[in-house]
Amino acid sequence: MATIHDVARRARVSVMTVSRVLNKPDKVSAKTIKKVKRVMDELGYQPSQVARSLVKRRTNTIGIVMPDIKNTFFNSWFRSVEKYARLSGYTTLLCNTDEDPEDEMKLVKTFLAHRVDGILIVPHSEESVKYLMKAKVNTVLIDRVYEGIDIDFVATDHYEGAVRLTEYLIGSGHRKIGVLRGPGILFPDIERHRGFSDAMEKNKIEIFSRYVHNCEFMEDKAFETVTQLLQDGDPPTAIFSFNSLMTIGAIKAISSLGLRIPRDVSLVGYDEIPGNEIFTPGITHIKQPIEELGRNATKILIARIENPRQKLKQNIFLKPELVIRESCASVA
Amino acid sequence: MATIHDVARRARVSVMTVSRVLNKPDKVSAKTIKKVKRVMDELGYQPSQVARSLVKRRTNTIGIVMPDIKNTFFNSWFRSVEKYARLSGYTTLLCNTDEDPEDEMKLVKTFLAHRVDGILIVPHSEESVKYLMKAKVNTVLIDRVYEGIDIDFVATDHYEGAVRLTEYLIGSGHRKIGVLRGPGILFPDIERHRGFSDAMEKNKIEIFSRYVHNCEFMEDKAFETVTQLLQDGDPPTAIFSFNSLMTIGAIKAISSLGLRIPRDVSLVGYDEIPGNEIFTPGITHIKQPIEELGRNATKILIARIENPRQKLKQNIFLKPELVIRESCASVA
DNA sequence: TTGTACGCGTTATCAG
DNA sequence: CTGATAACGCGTACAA
Repeated sequence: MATIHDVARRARVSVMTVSRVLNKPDKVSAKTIKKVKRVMDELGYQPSQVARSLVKRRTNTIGIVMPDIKNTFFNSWFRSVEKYARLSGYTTLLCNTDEDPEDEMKLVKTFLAHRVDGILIVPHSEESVKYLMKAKVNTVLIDRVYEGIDIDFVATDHYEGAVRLTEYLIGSGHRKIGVLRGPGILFPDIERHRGFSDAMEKNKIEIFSRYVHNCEFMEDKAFETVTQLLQDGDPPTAIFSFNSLMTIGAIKAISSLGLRIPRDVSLVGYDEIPGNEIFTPGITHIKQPIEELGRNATKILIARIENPRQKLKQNIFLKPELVIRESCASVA
Repeated sequence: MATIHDVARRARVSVMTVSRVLNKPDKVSAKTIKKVKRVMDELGYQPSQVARSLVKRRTNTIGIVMPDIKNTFFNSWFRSVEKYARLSGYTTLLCNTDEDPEDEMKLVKTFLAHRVDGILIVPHSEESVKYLMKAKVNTVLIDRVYEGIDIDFVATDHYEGAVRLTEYLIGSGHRKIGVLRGPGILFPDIERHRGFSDAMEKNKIEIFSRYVHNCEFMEDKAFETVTQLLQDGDPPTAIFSFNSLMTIGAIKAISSLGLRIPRDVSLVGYDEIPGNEIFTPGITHIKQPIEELGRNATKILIARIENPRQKLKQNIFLKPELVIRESCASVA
């Protein structure tokens, strides 16, 4: 690939002039610009970002660490991030962790080695977040945040979403509510559970611990749990799932028992499952403002990259939306 | 961020020794290695890939250009690519084109500016492919390939998939088959249509042009078309959709007319629609070997990067799989 | 086993 | 408006 020297030689100007044509065209005569540009075209010249990065100490790249690109929620989010990043002149490095903390740590280090200007991360382990803070890298946390930590983050208000979904169930007359939750380590899980509990207490409804299960956010665990729950003597009349994978597991379990939603049991959950708009019954769910989540995160990160002295960290909670479909029955 | 000089100074060795600890540890005494490594840890030192890239003329990055990360087919594919790339020590730059040829061209140029070692592209325009060939960049085309062009590619055998799906319909007694296709520009579209036509001819079944429609691979166009088709005097008994978006459009149209699959009309299509495993009826479809598509493409690209003199290009067609579900009825 | 000098492709600085 | 020179952080060749 042609270098700036090739261009300079062929255009019979100095290397500096070529550089200026690219970066400070107003300091170069129109005639020279034209001549140089023609040569650049002839040679298919592209200025080397790597050389440029070395001297400018900026790579114009953003590293993105996420747990699973196959998850609809995350890939939609990435799509919006990539769009805004590109509009601002940044290219995105993307890696999957598959929820593996070791991979996550390695990836973070790889990104630092590539000298990305900033990192957007949907973290799994607190360790990598701490590492990033210590290394003083521009970082924005997404979705899974740690409160009381001095770092930018953008997330949905998981607590409020859970409250609204729970109150919706209660409003439909449900008292016995099964909960499919995670292990209680990640922020969204904790917050959603807190929202559920508070809503139940506020309405003076007893929470039975036998209805609340840790399904690790996984489809097969949810399948087992729901199969159990519904075969027990006193089954819940409604099930609240904390993510879309577990919702799918629940649907499969219900259907394999020969039961129907919402006739035999109601089902609501966090996030929309794929295909929800085509099939019946549509599942009532909490919709997170994904596009906004991406736009805000990118904007905050780029602002910090371009203005590093700004000390105050931004902590943004976006409002979730309750989308009512046909998966919840009224009970007496 | 600490540089190799900082490490050298603090460890009281020369810069070269530090470099060797990283790249040729066998040429350094165990004691020195230990000392240097400790300092690297203390400083959180990560060798600069950008400086390293400049001298090695290799960035250890792969650029990926794809039309839409939200499409299940593409994001599953990316997931597999990223995995294999990472295992081989490469980091991925990912950008979305949203099927915009101008964006695609810009992205390709951006990647070249970043001096990626190679490019994986699901191309929309032939222009960007030609540009890459002229620039002699290591490139592997995915899914949408141009035959008779001297470049590596990996794709599914679209022709055979269409033949099998069509023969399956014919075997179930269908004669009047509606086809939702694209504009006839992209390779998969052309090949699938050729497969459909050949299968019909081979079985001596007349193809009615009023049953074959260009829906631009878009959901809403498919919706309109299917609505029309089924309201006409002599509607098809089965519909063959060329991608999952159009399949979704067809499902919505059928359901909005109050009809049922497969009782009133059969529906089959290329690629699995999201949620297909949970809902009834499952749609009979052609499944592409996505994981293999990613693994092969990545392997070929990396082989070419690491062994550029290999002249012969690899053109790989993978076999698709027919997945039979419940969306196709037998007719007399 | 360890160190010195140079170059990778670009921009900043200073001089003309 | 244009050009010469140094520097960015690292690896290679050669020397010690």
